Amino acid sequence: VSDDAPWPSRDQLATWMHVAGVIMTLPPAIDAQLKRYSGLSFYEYSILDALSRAPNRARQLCELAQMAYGSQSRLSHAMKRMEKQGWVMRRDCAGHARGVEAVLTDEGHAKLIEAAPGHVQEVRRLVVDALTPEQLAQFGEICRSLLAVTAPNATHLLEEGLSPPND
Amino acid sequence: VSDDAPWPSRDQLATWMHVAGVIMTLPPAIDAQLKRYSGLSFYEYSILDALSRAPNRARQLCELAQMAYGSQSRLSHAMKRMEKQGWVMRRDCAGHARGVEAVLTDEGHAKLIEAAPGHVQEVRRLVVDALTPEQLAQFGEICRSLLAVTAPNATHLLEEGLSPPND
DNA sequence: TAAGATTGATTAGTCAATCTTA
DNA sequence: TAAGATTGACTAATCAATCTTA
Repeated sequence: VSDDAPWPSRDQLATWMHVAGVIMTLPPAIDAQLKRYSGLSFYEYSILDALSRAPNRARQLCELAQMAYGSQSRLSHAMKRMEKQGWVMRRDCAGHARGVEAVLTDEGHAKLIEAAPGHVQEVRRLVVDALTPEQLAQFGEICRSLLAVTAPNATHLLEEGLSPPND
Repeated sequence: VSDDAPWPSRDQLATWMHVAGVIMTLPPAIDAQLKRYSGLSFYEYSILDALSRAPNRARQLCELAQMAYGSQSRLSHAMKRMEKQGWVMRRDCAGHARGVEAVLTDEGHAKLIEAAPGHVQEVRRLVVDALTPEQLAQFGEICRSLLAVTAPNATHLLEEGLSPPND
């Protein structure tokens, strides 16, 4: 342990233990609800959701991969599975380039509509209702700061992902 | 969408998008550093760390599984791998019961000592330094509240896990 | 009968290598 | 040459079933 890398204080350690607990347990909890009632992983749900908010329900893969916070390889594997389910399609990117677009099908949209209420309810139960309104607002700001470090490229795509879904 | 399950407001949605981003990116970032420099997953690191803080560097498996926030099955698979590396041993639980204890070996302890500085530095970079001291304190409290919902059984074990390591 | 632990099968994610096209 | 995308091999996690012993 050198001087330029001070060991964490007991308070910092306690904080990190709690943070670690949350990042170890919250994703599995979210996944479990989706898997159980809709047969979707949270990652797959995120794909469907991101597409439903996109113009024409289509996005280029490399962009979609960033919005879902995963690698291109991961997206490619997931697309294969989801295409087999009939939830998405792939087609050459309209305008230009060597790109490929993912498109949400009607079946995919129906799947999302079916899964959304239960998922939203679970997020409310696990996060929104577990915190005071003030804490919830703080949590949003904290995560915004963390994302600037862990996913700097995705930041500007996030507000785009907040568009209302195209019903 | 029924009345008893109101749709999230735009603010709540934005908050959740940021939270989701963090839980999708922070664990892989932590894992990547450990994997790259020490060949450990964060889960395996947590096992070694929990054992190093235990009396006699030993803990019963079912207890250890909770402290590492994973299922018994997951721990059992991990123990097999880590035993093969010589980092841990299994032995029948001393006092009573049909339990099995995990014990940290000297090699496992050395592995932990080797991995710790880089891991701690990464946690500081990704979390501690990314937030103001006030935010960090808020984050700890927020995660404490969330854990009460996502891992109610682990709460009382957490303070035990804060014991200083037995060097 | 149930807690504690293990096992094997299935599935998903990562990593490195490859392919295609501007 | 590099961005965008895909592939296959390897590794790890989940889930259900099983085993053991109080």
